[in-house]
Amino acid sequence: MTTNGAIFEVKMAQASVLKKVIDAIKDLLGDSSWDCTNSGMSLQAMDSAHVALVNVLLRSEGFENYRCNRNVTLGISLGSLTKVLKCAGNDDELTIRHDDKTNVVTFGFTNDESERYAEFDLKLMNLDSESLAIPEIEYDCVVKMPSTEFRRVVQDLAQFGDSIDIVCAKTNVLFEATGDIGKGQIRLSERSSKKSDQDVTIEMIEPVRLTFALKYLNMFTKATPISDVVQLALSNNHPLCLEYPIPEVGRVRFYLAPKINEEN
Amino acid sequence: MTTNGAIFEVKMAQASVLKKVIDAIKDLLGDSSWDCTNSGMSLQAMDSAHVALVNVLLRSEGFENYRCNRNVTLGISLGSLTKVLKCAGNDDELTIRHDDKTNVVTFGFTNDESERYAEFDLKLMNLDSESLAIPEIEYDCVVKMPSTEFRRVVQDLAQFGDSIDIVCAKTNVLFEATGDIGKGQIRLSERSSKKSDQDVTIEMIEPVRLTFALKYLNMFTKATPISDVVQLALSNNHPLCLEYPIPEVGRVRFYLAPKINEEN
DNA sequence: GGCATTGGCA
DNA sequence: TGCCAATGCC
Repeated sequence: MTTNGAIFEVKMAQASVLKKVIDAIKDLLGDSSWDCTNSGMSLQAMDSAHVALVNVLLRSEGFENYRCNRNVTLGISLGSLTKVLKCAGNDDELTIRHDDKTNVVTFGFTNDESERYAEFDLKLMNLDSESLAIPEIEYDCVVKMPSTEFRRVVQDLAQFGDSIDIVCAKTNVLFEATGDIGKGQIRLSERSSKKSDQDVTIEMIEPVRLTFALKYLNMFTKATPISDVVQLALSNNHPLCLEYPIPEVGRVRFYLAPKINEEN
Repeated sequence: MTTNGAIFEVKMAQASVLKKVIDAIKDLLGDSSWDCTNSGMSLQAMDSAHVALVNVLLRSEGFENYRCNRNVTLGISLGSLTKVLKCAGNDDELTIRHDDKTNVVTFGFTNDESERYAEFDLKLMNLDSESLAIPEIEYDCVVKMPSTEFRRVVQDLAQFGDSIDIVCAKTNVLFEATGDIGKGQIRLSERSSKKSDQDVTIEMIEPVRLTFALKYLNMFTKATPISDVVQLALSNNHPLCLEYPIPEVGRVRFYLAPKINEEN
């Protein structure tokens, strides 16, 4: 448990935050390559089928303590990390530590009263880091809505087909799926209330109409527990960017290229 | 979403009512043929094994709005309808619409604040409509009891055998099942209290003793959520008529022919 | 806040 | 297929 020589040592107040993040991405990615710098930890990778892209950012300010003496990349199996995180109590504090003289990363869990300390060393993996620069474009439509409601839309329409059409206009967004048994349409209109996490807001520059594979959107909604709200950023002929803010800490983003509609 | 040309358009205040009805019958029937007239929607069909008969009536007065310009029969897959109804919120209003220039029926769900509108088109099926006239006979015994209590009787006795004997006398009714492990008997007597939905009442003209397959009764009790009370109408050598009233709206009836007891 | 039901996981 | 967790309803 010595910390001497550790070039990376951070403490997260709630292990459950990382738990939710890993739950959200482990079905898409087998392994993870975390870039650790002074400003935070981030991950970016294509899913195993090279269709979707996952981007996670955990800002250093979101941690209780954050120290990173030298930039380092930690290659971690998400399967192993999931096992480790299962050993954390929900309110446990989480310490992540790495000493570059070793090839392990250490996860430590402490509960509030520090009566229990659990520590797990995971072997690091050497992963090909595909550095994928994603241009931050201005999207034609940006929709914010409750994350559970988005999951609901995706799950409901998955009953009707493999693809979902998203048609966004100034004040409402239409989700549509067609299949053998019939057609399903769900229309949401802008709304606001006292509980702002229940709002639906739309910022539109240009209307969009895009088609996506429901299978992937469904996997993305595994991130629902991370945040009450989700943001869909859409542009014609561009990948969707689905963002779940990690409160106080950062975000998880999923990118998915639209299907090219045969009838277009 | 135009309603022009719709020859059938009705609005039900609670989608959950139809949900419960469909849940109650979908295990017995694969498809459903709904006769829609000015006075309501009704369905009548044998189960796939041609042993039991299901009859549903939804009276027009039970709807918020009801318009049926011309009698029409809607052939609907209950599997598909179940999928559609999964997409309804519990308190959603339900609109059912059909235009006879199309071969679809449209189910629309609106929540209270109408910020979300979901609409599903189901393809209609061409079903052989077996019109089965059921004579309304006067039954020898009519038993009313709490629906949950009837379900309990059926489930409890199903532990002991495949068949249930129902023996009804003037003031009490006996349910009995015999099997390898032994015999189970449950006797209910007439009773009444302030909460009349907890009453057991018996109207007897003639005592009856009948045997039924528990497997079917068990399936019928899927209708328990529809109503607090259930009515058993029994006559010697006649099918049982099990009726779950749909409050304010109509009823679901199940008919089941008695087993002929070998020892009789 | 507790209970029941449902969906996910083993 | 059975158990457990999470969610939605009362």
